[in-house]
Amino acid sequence: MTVTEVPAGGVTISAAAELSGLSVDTLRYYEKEGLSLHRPERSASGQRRYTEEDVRWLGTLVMLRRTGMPIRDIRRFVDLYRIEGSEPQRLAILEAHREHVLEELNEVQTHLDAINRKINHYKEMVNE
Amino acid sequence: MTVTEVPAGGVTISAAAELSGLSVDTLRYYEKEGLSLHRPERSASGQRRYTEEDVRWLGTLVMLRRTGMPIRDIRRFVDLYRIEGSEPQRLAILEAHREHVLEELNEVQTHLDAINRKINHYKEMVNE
DNA sequence: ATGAACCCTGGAGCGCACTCCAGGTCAAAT
DNA sequence: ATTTGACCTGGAGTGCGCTCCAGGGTTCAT
Repeated sequence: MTVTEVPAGGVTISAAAELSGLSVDTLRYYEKEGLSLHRPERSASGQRRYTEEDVRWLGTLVMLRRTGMPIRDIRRFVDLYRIEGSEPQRLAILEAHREHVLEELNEVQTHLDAINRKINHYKEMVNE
Repeated sequence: MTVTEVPAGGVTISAAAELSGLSVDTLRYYEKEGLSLHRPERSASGQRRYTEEDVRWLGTLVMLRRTGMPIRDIRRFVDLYRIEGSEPQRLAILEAHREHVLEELNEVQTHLDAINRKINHYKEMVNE
C-alpha cells in the first residue's frame, strides 16, 4: 500500500490493484459505479493509467468500504467532490459514518463479550 | 431480548421473533438451514412452539451472526451439539472465531483512525 | 515476428442472507 | 357462519458486491 512509488506517467490497472489491495475487476467495477474521483487517464492505446492521486483515492475507497459504507453511499460522497465548496457536506457524511461505525463496533464488542463468556464456560467444562 | 418470559407451553414464532430481534422469515430460514438445536416442538395443529431454551439459542445465533460468522460455519458448530463429547471442538471453533473477530475489529479500528484524520483535516479546512 | 501476458468492453453469473409470495390450514372473535 | 389473522410449506425473488467470461486489441521480451 505504499503510494509513493507511482511514476509520472501513472501505473497500469494491475499495479494499482496491487497497491490498493483490490482486484483489477473491482477497480473497473468501482469506476463503472462512479466511485472514481476523475475517471483515470488513458494511455495512447486506451489503457487506464493511475496517478499517485488516483491510488491514494483508492485507499480512501478501501477505508470506507472496509468500515461498511455501501457503494451507494460512497457514490454520494464522491459526487460532492464535483461540487465546489461542498466540504461541510462531505464532513457531515464522514461524521455520520463515524457514528455508524462506532455503534457497529460497540455492538460487535458486546457480542464478543458474550462469546468470551461462552468460551470460559466451555473451558471450565473441559478442564474438569 | 428478555428470555425469562417464556411460558411452559412455549411461544409462537412471532413471539420468538420479537424476543430474538430476528424476523419470522429469518427464523424459518435458519431452521431450514439447520441452525436449530432441536427442530422446535409443534402445537397440535403443527405450529412451532419455542421454549425458553430455543429462545436462548436464538440469542446465540444472533451473537454469532452479528459478529460475522457465516451460516455455513454456524451449521458446523450446531452439528457438533449433536455429537456427545464434542465440547473441545466447539471450544476450538469459538476461539478461532474470537480471533477472527478481533482481527476484524482491529482492521476496522485502523480504518476508523484514518476516517478521524480525514475528519480533522476537513474541520481545519472548514474553520478557516 | 511471434507468442505470452496484459489490457479493453459489455454483460452474464455467483454466493450470501435473507425476504416475499401463493395457496392453503386452523383457531378464535363477531 | 364467516371473517380475521396468525400460522404453514415450497419455492421464487431481491440486493449487494463483486467475479468471471467472450471476443478482441496491445505490449513486450526473445
